[in-house]
Amino acid sequence: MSSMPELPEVETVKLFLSENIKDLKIHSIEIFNPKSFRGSPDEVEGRQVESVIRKGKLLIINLGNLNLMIHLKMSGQLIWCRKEEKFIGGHPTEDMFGLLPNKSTRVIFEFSDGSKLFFNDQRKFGWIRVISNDDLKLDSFLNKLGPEPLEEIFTYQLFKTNLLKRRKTPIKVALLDQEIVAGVGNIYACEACFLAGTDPRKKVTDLSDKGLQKLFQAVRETLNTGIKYGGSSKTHFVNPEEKKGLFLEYAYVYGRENLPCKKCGQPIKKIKLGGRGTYFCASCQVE
DNA sequence: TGCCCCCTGCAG
DNA sequence: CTGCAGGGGGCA
Repeated sequence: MSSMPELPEVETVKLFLSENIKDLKIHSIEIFNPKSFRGSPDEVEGRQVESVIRKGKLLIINLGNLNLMIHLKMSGQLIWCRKEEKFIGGHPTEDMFGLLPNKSTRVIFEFSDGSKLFFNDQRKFGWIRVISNDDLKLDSFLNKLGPEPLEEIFTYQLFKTNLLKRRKTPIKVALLDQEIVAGVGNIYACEACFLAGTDPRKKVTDLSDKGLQKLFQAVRETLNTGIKYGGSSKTHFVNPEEKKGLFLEYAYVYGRENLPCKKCGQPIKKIKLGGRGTYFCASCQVE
């Protein structure tokens, strides 16, 4: 099982796939859950993978004039496998250790070299969509995405300007807004606030310029650290080789309710902000 | 800007 | 049993 959420996890998958499935030809597609795949499989069968890119939490596999747009939402995973012995036939209703497909397999891509890409998604929130290059340019979800936080376009000025569109929103909730910055989700928003010493409950307009600058750096730092450790595996994220990400072992606050703060020793608190679990240290995060 | 919803499974 | 989980769309 695995799940697939924020920028570092999607980046981890992107890095692996661009290394391993580039130039492979899609031989066939098997769909177990129709809602997980929008578009006609016929259109993409026979096409070759030209490139794999990431935009925020979106993964885009380019097949020439067409693309596979993939959002893994809360529980999606992409597993690539060329070992025949891992495959079993049919669609099992029970997980069999180490074998694919499993109970949560929704779509299987088979490449002409015999390797397979499994789209597993326990909660069925994720989707794969076939989209042409022209439609990709017009896609509203893509066009609404804010700046990529690890690229040059993401400047402090832009960060601040975008944040100020949500003046009265708690800062941690604002960080989750994909129109402000692309790719930050619940784990890394909590971590960024900790690194910057920011109280996640504070409204955007109540932060000082200095505090916002620290947060700007903290967002990039925590995302880079996430990528460095191959993402977070809270319950089940794995990369396409089914290896877990190690980031949460190094996390300061996320998932650490009541455990001592790694900086000051005070117990980490858990509250709810914007409907999402939020972890923070009340004595370190006061700015 | 704040709920409810899409689902499944697991911990308490 | 209830509540909760890396996301985000649609609806007041």
